[in-house]
Parts: sequence; C-alpha cells; structure tokens
Amino acid sequence: MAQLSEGYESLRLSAAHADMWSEGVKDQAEVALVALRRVLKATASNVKAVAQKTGLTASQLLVLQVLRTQGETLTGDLARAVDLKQATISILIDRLQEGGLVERRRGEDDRRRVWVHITEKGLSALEGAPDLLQITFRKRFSELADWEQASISAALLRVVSLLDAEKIEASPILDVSGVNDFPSKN
Amino acid sequence: MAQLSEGYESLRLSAAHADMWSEGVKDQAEVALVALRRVLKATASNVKAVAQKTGLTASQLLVLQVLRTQGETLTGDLARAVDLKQATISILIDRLQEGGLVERRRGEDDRRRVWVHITEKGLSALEGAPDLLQITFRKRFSELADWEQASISAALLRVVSLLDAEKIEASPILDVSGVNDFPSKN
DNA sequence: ATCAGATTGTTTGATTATCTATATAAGTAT
DNA sequence: ATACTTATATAGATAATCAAACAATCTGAT
Repeated sequence: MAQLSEGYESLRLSAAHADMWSEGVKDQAEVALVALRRVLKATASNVKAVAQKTGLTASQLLVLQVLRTQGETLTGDLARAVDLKQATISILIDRLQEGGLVERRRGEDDRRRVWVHITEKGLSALEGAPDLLQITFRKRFSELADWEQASISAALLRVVSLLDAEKIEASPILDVSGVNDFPSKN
Repeated sequence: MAQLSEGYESLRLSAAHADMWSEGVKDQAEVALVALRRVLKATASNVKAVAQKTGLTASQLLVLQVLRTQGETLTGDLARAVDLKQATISILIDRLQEGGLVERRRGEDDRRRVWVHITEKGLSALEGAPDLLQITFRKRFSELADWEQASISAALLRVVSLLDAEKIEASPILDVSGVNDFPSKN
C-alpha cells in the first residue's frame, strides 16, 4: 500500500517551467499524462460501479446507453460504437433480449441487417443507475466561469488531436470498459 | 453505419458562447464531455492494440507496466493499482509467472505478503509493445508552446477535480481496460 | 437470369476475466 | 493461548471475448 502511493508522491505536479532535463522533476507532458490517467481511472471505476448497481455487466450497460442515446441501431454499428466484435455483440444482445431490455428487428429493405432498440424495461433499468460521475461533472463544470469552460473544452480537444484521435467517434457514454482494437475492418 | 456518425454530426464543437438553451446547440459541458469520451475511447483502443501485439491480454499488459514502473509490488497493491480484485490478480500473476514474465517472492518480515516483480523476459515483452499513443502524445505535446502545455495540464487537472477524482491515484499506464469498482475495501 | 463476391449477422469452440465466497496462513492484541 | 485482522490463494460460477466457420442476403457484371 505504501508502495503504491509513494510511487506517485515523487511527481511534482506543480513544476510548471522546470528544467525538463533535471533529475527528479517531471516535465509538463508527464503532468498532463498523470492527470489523464487519473481521469481514465476515475471514469472506468465509475462504469463498473454503475453497472453493478443495476445488475448489468459493464458492456451491457454500455450498449444500453448507446441505444438510449442513438435509438435503434444496427448490430454492426453497435459493435463499432463499443469497440467489440460482432460476435461478442451478438451474444451480448442475446442476453439483453432474454432479459427483455432490448429487442431485435429484421431490416425491411435489406433483410441481412438487424436493428436493435431498447425497450421500456431497458430504459427503466438505466434510470436505476444514474451516471453520477457525469452528473457531477456537468454540475461543477456549469459552475465554472465561461472563460474557464472554454479553456477546458479547448484543452480537451487539443488532447484529442495530440492522441491522433480525430477519427475516433465518441461513444455516447463517459467510459470505456470493454473496448477493443482500432476502428479497423469489421 | 450512417446511424452512428449522424448521431454526432449534430454536435457543434465550436459553439463557444452559444445560447445554452437554444435547440440543437450543445453547451460547453457537452463539448467537453464529447472530447473526453474520444480521449477515453482512443486510449482504451490503444491498450487492446498494444496488448494484442505482445500476445498479452490487456490486464496482463497493465500489470506488467505497473511492475516496470513501480518495481517489486505486493499483490494487494497490484490489485488496487489496476482496480481488480485480489482473487483476479492472483490468477493473473499465476499466468504471468507460468510464462516467466514475473516472479513471486515471499515477504521476509511479514511472511503473509507476496512481492511480485517483473523479470528480464517480462521487460523485453514490454519492449515489443511500445505504447505508441503515449509516445505520440509526448512528442506532439513537447512541440507545443510552453503556455499551451501549461494550459492543457491545468485543464486536465481541473477535469480531475471536476470528476472528484482527487483521491484516485493514477495507474502508471495510459489506460484503463480491466478496471473495477471504487477504491473501497479490499 | 445467373453467378461470383461482398456484406451482415449468428453460431461454435476455446480461452480468459472476473466475481463471490471460502480457505489458509501469519501477524496482533487482549 | 484465543480471538481478531490481514494477505493471498483456491474453488466454482458466470460472462467476455475472440477467431473461424456458417448462413442469409444483396450487388453487380456478364
């Protein structure tokens, strides 16, 4: 336990214009990365917690949230949205359907396609698990001064570009948990 | 496919001082959240990709990176660091040990404790999987002007506080993939 | 019309993750 | 000593997840 915290105690989060080559002082990139990691960890923890509250798994929660946000969605798009293989989504949807949380509908024009939509029961399952992290974020963010809001948004967008994540669409959820490879083939 | 992208097309990422109550225009919080989600998705995708390159699973990769950064670590601290249950870590370490990537060492003063450390083989396994995302980030970040670096770091730290993530230590990896509930009990 | 190839989903078989609950072992304190 | 407490490990169960094979359907070129 000591082990863990000590490891990070050595990070100087305030070393704004420090000599980047001196020993023992992290550069700004490190400061940013540490902050980023904390954000990532916080959000990931959050999903698991929310999922558990509803008795859903993280992936199931994720899928339901996508469906709530986007409405009826093709299974393939769902797979892309949560970064899972179609095979995985297929089984995941099976389970959700068994529980009556979603329904499948065969495409009319193109009968290969399968549309998935969330049911009333699915919606109420989500009601039972408010995403407190996101709610907290919104609330506190809204209390910030305009200029600061703009500054944070800009910085985040900058980070997106630094990560070369331009082409990555956002999942409609403040999370990541069962995620996969790049938006490659399937 | 169309379904997915259309959903986000409606977001006006540039509506900086727009009327927050008018229809069809997202407020700044939404802008920030969308950016955040993209960051999360990008990083999550990254781990999976890196893991796959080495033949490791995401969790295994995560653990190895923790061990490389922190050196010898107690299994319990490891569990906390990657937000998994001790039981899960135990099995995970079993596998890594079978592959010769880590070793266990019984504590000397307190013989209940088990220290885990990465082996040479483990280190070279990591060499084979450079975290390109992180490398890219560092490189591009370092090319930014000082003031912008500071601005981004500050904004990220602000986000951490908005998420109430103060108490959450950063994992030494730019990722989250197998993560669990809050830093509660065990 | 027909047939090759592409797309979209599902199924199968296997591995791994992960949890809860329980067991084991070793410290600590009364 | 006896009863807690802490640190790991094990067992049993469920679910995630993938790759590969399969099935159904559509498209386009002949």
